[in-house]
Amino acid sequence: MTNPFVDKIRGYAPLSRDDEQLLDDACHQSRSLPPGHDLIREGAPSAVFVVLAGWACRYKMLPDGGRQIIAFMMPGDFCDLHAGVLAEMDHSIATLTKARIATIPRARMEALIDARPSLSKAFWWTQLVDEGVLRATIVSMGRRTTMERVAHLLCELCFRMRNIGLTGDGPYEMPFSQIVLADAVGLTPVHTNRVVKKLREAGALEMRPGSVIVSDLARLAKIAGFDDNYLHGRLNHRSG
Amino acid sequence: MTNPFVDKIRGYAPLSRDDEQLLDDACHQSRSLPPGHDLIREGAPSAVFVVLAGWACRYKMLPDGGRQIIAFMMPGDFCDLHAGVLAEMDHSIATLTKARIATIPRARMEALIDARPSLSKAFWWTQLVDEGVLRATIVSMGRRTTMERVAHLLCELCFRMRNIGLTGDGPYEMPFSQIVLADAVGLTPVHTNRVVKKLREAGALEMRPGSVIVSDLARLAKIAGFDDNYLHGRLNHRSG
DNA sequence: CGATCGGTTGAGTGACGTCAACTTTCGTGG
DNA sequence: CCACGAAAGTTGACGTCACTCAACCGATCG
Repeated sequence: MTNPFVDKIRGYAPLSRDDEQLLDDACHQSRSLPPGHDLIREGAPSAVFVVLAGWACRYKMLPDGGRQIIAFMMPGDFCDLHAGVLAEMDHSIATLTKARIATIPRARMEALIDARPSLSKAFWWTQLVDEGVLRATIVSMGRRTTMERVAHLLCELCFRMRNIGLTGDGPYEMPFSQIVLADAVGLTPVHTNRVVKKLREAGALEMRPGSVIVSDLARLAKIAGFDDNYLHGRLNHRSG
Repeated sequence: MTNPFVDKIRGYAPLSRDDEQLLDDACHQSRSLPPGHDLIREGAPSAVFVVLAGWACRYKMLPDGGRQIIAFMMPGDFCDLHAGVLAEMDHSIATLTKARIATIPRARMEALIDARPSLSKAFWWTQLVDEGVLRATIVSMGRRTTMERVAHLLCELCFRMRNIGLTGDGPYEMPFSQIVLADAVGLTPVHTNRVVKKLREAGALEMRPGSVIVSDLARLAKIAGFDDNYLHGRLNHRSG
């Protein structure tokens, strides 16, 4: 019964048996959802969503119908310590694949934070890491070529997958379409396709309808100029 | 002797006299710095920087010499709860104008957080707001036209200036060059200049060498499609 | 008074978006 | 088992937007 949420938090702070139990219990109310399901303004009016299995993303729709994906979420990631704290939600969250999502009522989360300083700090740190990811995204969008940009995003996702043990060192399969990829890198699907084609010809990727497969991460990282330090993969206090 | 840092934190949590005193004391060690001065890896090996006066920014240099500005900082903003926490700094921080910067040793910050839950929460919340700003930046870079993008950034800065009482409703003068602006929106200085020209012709801006002046914020906001909700301007518990 | 830095403008190029057609895959129902 | 339709992917032609290169202007500062 391994809970990816607990695993993630354990990566940021030594947890007592009690702490782990509390975290795991908090996830007991979970649902299985289809791809493309919107989470926000759902269930309890202000709750924290935790991805237990599958993929999700934060995104924003624009008046002209365009969509920008702001961040990807994979098992262990949690959606929001905000919703409750800050009045309005300026973006949405949706599943990208079939996913299992836990909903933790805001009050329960508050209680956890107040009762357990170690958890509170761990949450805080995950937040800092997320912020680092957002900063890296901004750099990519502002100053990298489209090829570097796509490669950089895929690299990041590969490293994150590996960090949480979703995959080994083997090929990394990401279960989303080129359209999703396009929405994330800020390009049109057509042009994204052309970039992906070049990456494939460079031997870094393979494709299957509905998923991207990174077959040669080292090559991809070289193309992207990728440096994983900002992900702070695993901090040093992994307690045994 | 009003301290913008204290003012900002007070915006996020009711502070006792004691709290305010603690915060203010923490800023007592401050320096005046010239424009373009790099802060990171400076002073104490891991410290928190607080902007007391002037402007600063986070930025990242790329191998090809390009620079991406990731975030602007104005009085009251603080630079880093990270530096110490997460091992490596993946970007830099620099002054944009002559600025007064306080340096709070990491240990002292830790002590404050541990001793005062109310401060801890307030810090956390400022972090959430900062994250919202980063998300908005990503949306701009990915899906807005260059004109909207420049306008959106300037709008954001105007609102933030007003929120902290840096200016009234009057014209908003931002003391940086078009080059800085270009580094922030991810365009070349030349093209930024052309965009700025159009905004000027639209009657939203004026320019002076070394600064941008927003003379008609409403017009600019309309061009940008700007909605300030993500800034969470002032939360509701401003204690008297 | 010259040097430097920011700003301004023009001409030419390349990258990315748009539009449109066509293919492949997959799921569904006859 | 096959037929169909929907959704993803692929490719080409073409237009526009943003970059590059280059020249020049205007302030400010030593």
